[in-house]
Amino acid sequence: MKEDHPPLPEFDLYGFTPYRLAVAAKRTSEELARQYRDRFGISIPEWRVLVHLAHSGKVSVRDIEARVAMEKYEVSRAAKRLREAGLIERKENPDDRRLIILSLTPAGRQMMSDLLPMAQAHQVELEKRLGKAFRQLEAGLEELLKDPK
Amino acid sequence: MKEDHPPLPEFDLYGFTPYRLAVAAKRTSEELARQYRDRFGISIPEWRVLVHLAHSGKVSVRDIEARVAMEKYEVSRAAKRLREAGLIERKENPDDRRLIILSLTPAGRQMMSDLLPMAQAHQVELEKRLGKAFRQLEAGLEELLKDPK
DNA sequence: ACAAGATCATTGCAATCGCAATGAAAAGGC
DNA sequence: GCCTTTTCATTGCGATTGCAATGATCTTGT
Repeated sequence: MKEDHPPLPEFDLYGFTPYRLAVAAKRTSEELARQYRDRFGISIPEWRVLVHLAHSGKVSVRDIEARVAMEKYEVSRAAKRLREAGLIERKENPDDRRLIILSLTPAGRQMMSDLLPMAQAHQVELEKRLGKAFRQLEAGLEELLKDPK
Repeated sequence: MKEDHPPLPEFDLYGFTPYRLAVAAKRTSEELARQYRDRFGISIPEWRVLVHLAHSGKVSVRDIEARVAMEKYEVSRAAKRLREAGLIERKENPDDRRLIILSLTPAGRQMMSDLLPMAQAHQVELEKRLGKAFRQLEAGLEELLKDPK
């Protein structure tokens, strides 16, 4: 009753870089994401939009899509939820009425003034924990993220 | 009409390691994932289950969950789809009837014998493209993934 | 000036996801 | 032995996602 198969090619998932990166990404974002979900009720896509607005002031969906590695429908829906939560507002761009202008409301700014230091602290702690491996990781990521393709 | 706000804390999303890892993970898995989605109709969770089965033979949902960074409901649902596609099969474990035994069917083995070399080639190309940055990346990931927390 | 094409944002719909609850079986306490 | 607790796998349900389609506006070519 023993089954006998031609052997499959060797392949080690734990050494597969896309897998390792996915696990690493999940690990590093998980804890912080849980914090801002529990305390502020926002998701990762929403967080990205907020950070971009905090940094860049008034921008369109298109701007965010281009710079924050999100599809535009993700941005659109995140923005919708944030608008409903009163954290951002949208206006039409009078120069090009296809575009919208998203910006933080005072409530949104207030929230970000709490949230950004939390994120910053998380980053500092991560760097501390990794020690010199952090710089190696960054060097690798730099090269990987360099060219668009 | 100029608005004047207290400045928000400085924070650069593009330098935020969890964000960078998420983008890197997406980039590196995207192309391959599209290939095996288009050609074989399987998703990333399904791929992970298949790889684990190709490597480990007969295992339970619990085994996979523990080793492949998936929640058990993901494994369970991925396994369900794979079963419906005829790629894996499940049996009861007679020693512990809570457990199930998942294994590849001949069709599943056949598919993996095509898929694994594709993944392997992808890995080789990635290493080549990154050059010495690859080893730095790996050193960083190694440290990051080391301890469970 | 106007038609054809491109760009921007949103949305319908089906598939997938995450959480919590369930059911079924085994292990542990006394 | 029996009752409680733990472990394993699945599933109901609401939320989220991805894709493709839509509507609105602008740009381009002639």
